[in-house]
Parts: sequence; structure tokens; C-alpha cells
Amino acid sequence: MATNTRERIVTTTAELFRRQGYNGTGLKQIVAGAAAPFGSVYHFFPGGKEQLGAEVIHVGGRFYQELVEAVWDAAPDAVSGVADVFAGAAETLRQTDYADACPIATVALEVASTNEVLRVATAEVFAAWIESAVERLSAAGIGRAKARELAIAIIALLEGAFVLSRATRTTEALEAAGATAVARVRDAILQGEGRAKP
Amino acid sequence: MATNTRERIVTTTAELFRRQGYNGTGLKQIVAGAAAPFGSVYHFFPGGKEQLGAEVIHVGGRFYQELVEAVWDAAPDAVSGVADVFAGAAETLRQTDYADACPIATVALEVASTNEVLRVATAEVFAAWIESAVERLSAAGIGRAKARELAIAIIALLEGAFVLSRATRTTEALEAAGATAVARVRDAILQGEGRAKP
DNA sequence: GTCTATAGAAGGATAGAC
DNA sequence: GTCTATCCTTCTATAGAC
Repeated sequence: MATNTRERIVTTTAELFRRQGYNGTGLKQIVAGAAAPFGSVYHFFPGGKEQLGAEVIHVGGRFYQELVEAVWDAAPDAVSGVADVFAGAAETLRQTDYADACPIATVALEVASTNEVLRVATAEVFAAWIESAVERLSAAGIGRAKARELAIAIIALLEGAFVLSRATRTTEALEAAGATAVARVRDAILQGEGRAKP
Repeated sequence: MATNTRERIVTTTAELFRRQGYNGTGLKQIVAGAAAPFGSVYHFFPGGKEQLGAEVIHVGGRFYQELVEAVWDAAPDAVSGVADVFAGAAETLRQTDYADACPIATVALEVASTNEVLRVATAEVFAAWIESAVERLSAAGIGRAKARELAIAIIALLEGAFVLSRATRTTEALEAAGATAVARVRDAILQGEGRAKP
């Protein structure tokens, strides 16, 4: 999988960030997990922990986006696509002992007011996620402005549900959030077709 | 305001946790901000940083709950109550340079997989918030099961919008999340009255 | 019970051998 | 360019003077 040293460092860091956050993860722990010599970090990332962090945010964000897109696009329509995304996230959370949720949310909150470089990196990832969701909702017949509002709400529901689910160690929040997201998407599509809700 | 040393330590820690998280905040920074001697931390909190953290989570969680309840209860009905909560959160975020959002979300994500004592503390806070919202939604005529699903969704929307808003330094996410929360509460109340949506 | 000094471990970062 | 040894700072925690 991770064949070279640089790759191993990035994937190991991504996994540690997801579970412990940025400040909770040390460079020594990273090189130990990646089975890499300490100096390799500064060889591949002269900017140190911050540069490594920025790359991990971008790579991790893109990877997760592609994962969600694959689940969404495999569904027959947008409503079941959204439902599948939340159901898949709940299943992953259960299987990983409530560890693997959003790869960048923990870091995003940690650095939002303390590190501008990393804050911008997380903002770029979220912007890409929003654009991805807007495209899919637009393709489902929802107007551009409404699609953007919905896309943001869906991502907020997912992120917030991750916070609640990881804290309480139940998937109830992901299920409640998923039901809400599905209902809103369904309503928006029906309204776009000029039909009222039953 | 904070008249004694112990109180100053707790309020200072709460503020630092909100902006930097648990791992990003050192005890030395806490005593410096609280103008307290270092030894006072271990005098009042023999369990060290963990015990202090648990108390800050509980106190901060209760404080924020009372703040939100005050805003919600000042509104004429549940729909505008929810709208006011999101609008107020957005205003606070703008006024504090996107620093003061949820007092425990950052810590909750940091400790969810690394510190069971603090994880339980955050879970207890979220449980209290959910119960508070369920009461208010039930009082608005929404059935208990639906009220719980909605309460969780509203809190998830708020938490997720905080993540997005702090990262992007805009309040667009809070507005989109607020609109979604309001729409869902309105629908639930109308359905409870046996009326369809227009 | 207020406060200082310091221990002992872990943090990020650097220099330089090979 | 792979790897080791080490520097300096910061961290949590403790001991003990006052």
C-alpha cells in the first residue's frame, strides 16, 4: 500500500490526526508509526509539522470526498444517495470503535483560531466538499442557490453528527441527522417539480 | 466577576479550551491567564489537568445550555426560537473573530478516542442539551420520538455549522443550517396539527 | 493554603555522519 | 537521501519553603 517513506508518513499522520487531532499527535509518534527515521520528516517536509499537516489535510480531504462521492453516485437518485452516505458513515463508525469519522474536523477546530496556514487548508477542503455536493443536488433538479444551502446543511449535519456520535458512542445522531438531510433533499426536489408535500 | 482563584482558573481554562482545545492548552498558559500560582491548579484539582478538564466541560456545557435556553425561551414560539439561536450564534461568532463557538466541541473530538473520563464528560453535556431541546419541542406539540430526532438534528446542525463557519470565517454555514433547522421544526409542528405543507 | 523551584518526560527542530 | 544523536523548549507533575 504505502510503498515509500514519504507516503507512509502522510498516511500514518492522517490516521493519527483523525483520532487524536493535530496537537495530540507528536512527530516522534508519527515516525514510529510509519517506521521511518526521524530526519525523513524534515527531509520531505522542510516546513516541519505545519507543512506536513497542510498536506495531510488536503490529501485526507480529497480522499474522503472521493469516498463519499463513490457512495452517493452508486445510488439511483439523490435522496437515496444522501441516505447511503449517512448510513455508510454510521457503519464505519461502528466498525472502527467510533474512531474513524471526518478526517479533518478535529484539526479544523483546533487550528481555526491558532494557525492560519492550516485553517486555510481546512477551509479549502470544505469548499471543495460543498462544490461537490452542489453539483450533485443541482443535477437532481434543485436550483443553484437552494442547492448550495442544502449542500452546506448536509455537510453540517454530517460533521455535527460525528461530534455527537463519537462523544456518545452511539450512531443515533448519524441516523437522526441522516433522516433530516434526506427529508430536506426530498422536499427540495418535490418543490422543484412544483409538487407539494403530502 | 471571577472573584476567587479557583473560579478564575476554571473560567480561564474554559476560554482557552474553546479556542485552542485541550491538547493545545498548557497548564502554564492557564495559570498565566488566571493570574494564579502554578501550585493552585494541583491544590484545587488534585487530579491535575484531567480533573480540571472534566469540570470545565461540565461547567462550560451547563453555561452554554442556559444561554441557548434563554434565547429560545425569549421567542414567541419554537420556530422563531430555533431561528434566534442560530442567528445569535452567528452574531457571536462575528463579534469574537470566529473564536467563540461551542465550548466543548473541540475538546469532544480531541478526547473521544483518547481519554475516557473526558469523553464521558462531553457525552453527559450533549445528553443534557438533547433533553433540553426535546422538552421544548415536545411543548410545541411535537411527539416525543420525533422531538428527539429533531433535537439531535438541530444540535448536529449547530455543531457542524460551527466547524464550517470557524474554518471558512463566514457565517454562511450557520445561516444555511439555521434555515434547515427552522424548516424541519415548522414541518414537524404542522404535521402534528394534521396539516400538510403548502 | 499560597507560591516557587525543579524534576522528569515529551514536544519540535537541527546538525552532521554515512 | 537515509539515519542517529542531540539541542532547546515546553509539558505535566511534585516537593517543599513560607
